[in-house]
Amino acid sequence: MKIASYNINGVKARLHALTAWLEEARPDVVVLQEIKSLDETFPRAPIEDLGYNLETHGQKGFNGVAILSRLPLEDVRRGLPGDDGDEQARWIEALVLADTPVRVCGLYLPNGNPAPGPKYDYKLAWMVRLKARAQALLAAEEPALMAGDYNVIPQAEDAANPAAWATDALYLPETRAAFRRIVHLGFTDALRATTRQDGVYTFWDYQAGAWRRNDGIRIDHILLTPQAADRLVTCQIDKEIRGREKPSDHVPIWVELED
DNA sequence: ATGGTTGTTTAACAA
Repeated sequence: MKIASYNINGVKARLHALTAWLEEARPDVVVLQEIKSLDETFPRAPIEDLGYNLETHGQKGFNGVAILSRLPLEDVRRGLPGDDGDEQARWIEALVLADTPVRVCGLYLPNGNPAPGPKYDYKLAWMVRLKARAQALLAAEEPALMAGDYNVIPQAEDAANPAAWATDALYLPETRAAFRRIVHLGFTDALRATTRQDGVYTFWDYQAGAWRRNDGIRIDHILLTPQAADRLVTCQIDKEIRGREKPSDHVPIWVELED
């Protein structure tokens, strides 16, 4: 089973880029972030016509996540538990009904800039809630993964120019420590487990020629429970997508799991 | 230090 994550940066503006990639890459399951769309204005038909079941968790103007799946979905859950007052659409999960069912969680972790400040406080609080959900996933002892835009640069080798990010919410020591506290519960970072080389990025800013200069960062991650990691075949990044017309500033990352 | 770019939406905000 091929499971991908893609921060699409506006699904309506990116519809052609998305459908072209779906037809080429043919993932079985996709989690999208930053759909920037309400559920009722999400362009469903072009995606359903490609054979995908579609579940959205939208919001007007920004944020918003979705799950696309060629396989049936059940037990769809919207919103990260732990704060009923949180209005931001950043979490969706579902059980994918394959021969061996896999729980797929899609997340859009808060950016947190500027730090320090209330946005950074929200990011760190959200990561505490994410840790709680992650612990529950591990306790279930089932194949599961959490995929998405984590807005976390885990280590210096995950940025072309780490010094430029020194005071950024994506790279502050407290951010990276919070990410490690989740990974070290027992998750496998799929890209790190299958790729030896550094300089593998998933995001290049639109500004200042970042793509042309390969001034990227690795912030889109797929974390696997042990039962999913046992099935991990490969993890890849579709870097070439970033050089196309009207691209998102992120590219897809995907894993292949044994059926 | 600052600016640079894009999407959603029309004046900024978020990234």
